[in-house]
Amino acid sequence: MSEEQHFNTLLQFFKVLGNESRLKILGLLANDERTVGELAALLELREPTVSHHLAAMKELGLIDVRVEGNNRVYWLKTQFLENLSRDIFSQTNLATLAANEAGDAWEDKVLRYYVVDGRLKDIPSKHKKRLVVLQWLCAQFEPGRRYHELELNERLRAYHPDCASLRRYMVEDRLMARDNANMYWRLV
Amino acid sequence: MSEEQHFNTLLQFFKVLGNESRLKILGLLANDERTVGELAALLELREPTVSHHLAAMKELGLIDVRVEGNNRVYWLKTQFLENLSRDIFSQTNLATLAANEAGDAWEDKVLRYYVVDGRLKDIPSKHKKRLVVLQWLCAQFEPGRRYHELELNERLRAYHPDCASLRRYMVEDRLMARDNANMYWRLV
DNA sequence: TCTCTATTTAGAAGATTATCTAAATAGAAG
DNA sequence: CTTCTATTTAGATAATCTTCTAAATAGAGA
Repeated sequence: MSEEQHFNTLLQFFKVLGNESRLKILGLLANDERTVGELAALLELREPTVSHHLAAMKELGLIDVRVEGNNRVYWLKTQFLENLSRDIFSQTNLATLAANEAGDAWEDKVLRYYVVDGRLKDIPSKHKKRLVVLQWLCAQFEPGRRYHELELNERLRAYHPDCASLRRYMVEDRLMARDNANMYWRLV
Repeated sequence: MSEEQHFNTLLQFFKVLGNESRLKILGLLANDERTVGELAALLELREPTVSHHLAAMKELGLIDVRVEGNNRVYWLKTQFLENLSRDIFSQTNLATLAANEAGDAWEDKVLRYYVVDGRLKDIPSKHKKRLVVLQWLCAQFEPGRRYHELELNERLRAYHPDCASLRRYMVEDRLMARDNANMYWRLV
């Protein structure tokens, strides 16, 4: 089962059981199989309402139905529950739930916000965000090449007027290094 | 924990996780603790929305929070999940979910429907319901006393015009017995 | 102290859901 | 064949939920 399918199965499962009437139905069917009419009387709901809930539970695979005369007898597929509880709640399976969301999404968002038309709208004051921006900035320079501070400032000014701060931050975060001759180069 | 509390905990649990955003948050926090802002960026939702979801998850006890400067770092209480999955899905626990609903509720409902102003609105054609009504009817007679068919009919007619059917059904279902002298008496 | 940042609270708009009544259906019973 | 019974389908209404914007709060940094 793909991660996305796993996510959706689980989501549907929680949605179906996250309802008072359906959770009661689950409890009733755990005790004994029941017809629609019996469930309606026990829950004090109308038959169409119960029928509607049963359809949702059946679609999920949680229950099944058997026809007896005019009655439809619904029963709990206990195997389904056992499988889910065993399978679902392990840490490793949980961790995959958000796979699509993780990764570079946040960094991308930060960059989209701060980099407008190839220039920095601002220097983020929060370190975590600033680091993202500085890493992007650093990547604009040639790896291995050495830049004199004057040239570096010139180039940084193309991104933001406060080139001195940018330069200092990049050194501070070990993205760039400098020697005694005021030469700078990329470390990452 | 009382049955009702158990039911409500479980219901809340399913409600909280039966939402796409919250289930994704669960997945993200299963990987790593996160601040509200990070979650908002990852999920592409506004901070207040995420904050709202986190509050629901925290109230349930599924996550907890730690303050770091201006940030609030949320993390998953994995213990909570493990306990739930182990505890909740056993057949015996499930069976107690509907305890409040079971019992006499259905019979009561049937009676409320058929008995109006102390008379029978109808004789149920479905055996299961008819039995409920007949048991109630039978209880209107003195236990131990013997009634002649004529007296019995007379009294039954006070409940429904078709006294003959009522009498036959009660014998058929072994609620009453009769002897060769057309005398009837309660069996239950 | 004053400002800035991350978060929460409040309140409103829009979507989804639960439930109902009325009508359709399919099978059972006469 | 007709009627009755249990259930489902359709459609409407009302409640609940999700999300948003705007404003309040509390702590950090300058």
